[in-house]
Amino acid sequence: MGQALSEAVDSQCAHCPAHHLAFCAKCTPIELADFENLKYYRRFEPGEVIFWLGEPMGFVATIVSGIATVNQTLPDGRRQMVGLMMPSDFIGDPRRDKAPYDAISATETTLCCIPRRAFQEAMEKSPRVIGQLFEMKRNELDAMQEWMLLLGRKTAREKVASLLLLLVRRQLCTGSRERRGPISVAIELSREEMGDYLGLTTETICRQLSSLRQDGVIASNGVRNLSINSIDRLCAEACEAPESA
Amino acid sequence: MGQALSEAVDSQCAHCPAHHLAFCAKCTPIELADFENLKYYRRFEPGEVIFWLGEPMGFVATIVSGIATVNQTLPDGRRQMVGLMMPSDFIGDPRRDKAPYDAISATETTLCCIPRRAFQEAMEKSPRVIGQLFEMKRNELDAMQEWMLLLGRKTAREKVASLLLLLVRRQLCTGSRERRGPISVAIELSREEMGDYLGLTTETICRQLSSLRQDGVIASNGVRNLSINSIDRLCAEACEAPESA
DNA sequence: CGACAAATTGATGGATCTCAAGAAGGGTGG
DNA sequence: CCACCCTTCTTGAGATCCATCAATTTGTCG
Repeated sequence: MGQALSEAVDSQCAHCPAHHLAFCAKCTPIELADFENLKYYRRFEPGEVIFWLGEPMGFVATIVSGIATVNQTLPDGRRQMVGLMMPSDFIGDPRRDKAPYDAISATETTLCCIPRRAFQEAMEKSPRVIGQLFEMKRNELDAMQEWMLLLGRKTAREKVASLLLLLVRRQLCTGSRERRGPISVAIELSREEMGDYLGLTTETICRQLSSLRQDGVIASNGVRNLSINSIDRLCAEACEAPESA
Repeated sequence: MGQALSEAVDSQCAHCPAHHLAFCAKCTPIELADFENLKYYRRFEPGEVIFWLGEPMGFVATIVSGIATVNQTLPDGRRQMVGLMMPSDFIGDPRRDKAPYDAISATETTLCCIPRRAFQEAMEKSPRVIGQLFEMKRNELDAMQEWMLLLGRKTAREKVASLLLLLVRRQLCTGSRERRGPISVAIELSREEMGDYLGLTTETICRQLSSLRQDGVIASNGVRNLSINSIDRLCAEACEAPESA
């Protein structure tokens, strides 16, 4: 309950699981200490809204743990996910005072928040932060290009396989688990969220999952946990190049 | 035919139609002179390839005039446009030695090219260039989010209307023409390119254009030139907010 | 004018959405 | 701990939208 000593607080960023990939990855110790003083943690429940479209955006944030989604909607309610943010990803736009989209916590999520104006000033003084943010935006843009190819040209089955592949790869990166044999994947998105990611309805998601199950590509360990029988097979179904390593 | 004096060359950037929105918009005169010395113009014919996917990328470039498209393809040839680049837009990735996509000239296009390695060095020394590129990437990302909403959730008719609206708006920005009455729009993309932008086939593009024509939303002045009878009507068809100004 | 590419229109089939009902899972209170 | 409820997931039947295949027309460039 008592506030930690500044040395202890300072060490937190270095121990942060998101630090080495986040905007602050290349900061000097001094810059890091500045952010230390500005930052505060916030926790969101599944389904909780982080930003509403058009709402004043008081802070920007790095995801420390959990998953958040960024969504665009049409006036009649049709919704498309346009960002799937994972730990170390950056949410919010330092130069904009109103959120240009909805951001929603998909799982239980912890954010490392920094007041927007303060962040903007700090950012503009630090080429390391700008450089890292630029690099991160570049990666995001690359991912979006593949995502657009998926949305525009892939079939429902290919879309579902692609999303599963994304989730598997993420888990392989994080958990560094054995490649041989069936791989168990925790699906941290609801069927509806999967549909919003892929531009499909929940019913189509279900049907394609059932079909992949019937064809032996995946197996089911409960509704939010699947096993992948063959990654290479899944790659083929997703119309993507097989795993390299 | 003779090479211009360095003063005259130096003045070219300042007179460049793309300058005020391009990466070099905020450069100091000295920085600008550096780029002056590095740059060379290159002209591409309609349909000519600027970069192939995977090809060594020797230069980065700003579009001076014309339109270029950036495309992703699946192994079986299905193609999705993921970038529609207009004058002042930036093509290529300074930090990457191989092109991560195909870039194709859609019209007759003039590029202001700069050798990639030299650009990378210049960029990393100049916060003004990084800042402007960051800003441009941010805008590109915003546009891509709306594009993804279109790809994932809009109907064919809405997609076609949205693309027409994009082209109209672009022309209104550039040409600053009267808002009242029918607006004539030059369509600088083939039906196939429109299909690649929208994730549709050329046949569907044709049918939707015919349908919009029959319903009086647009009229035809030849195959590559349409008039928009009502911008507000077109906005409604595109499922977008009406023109504000 | 003639040849070729691009655009248009028609007919058909298939993929995905919509509407609807039932099953499974998760949480709450008795 | 079990029964109940409510949400989420799953499956089915039918309708709709868009892709495919094919034929014709229009436009462009020698």
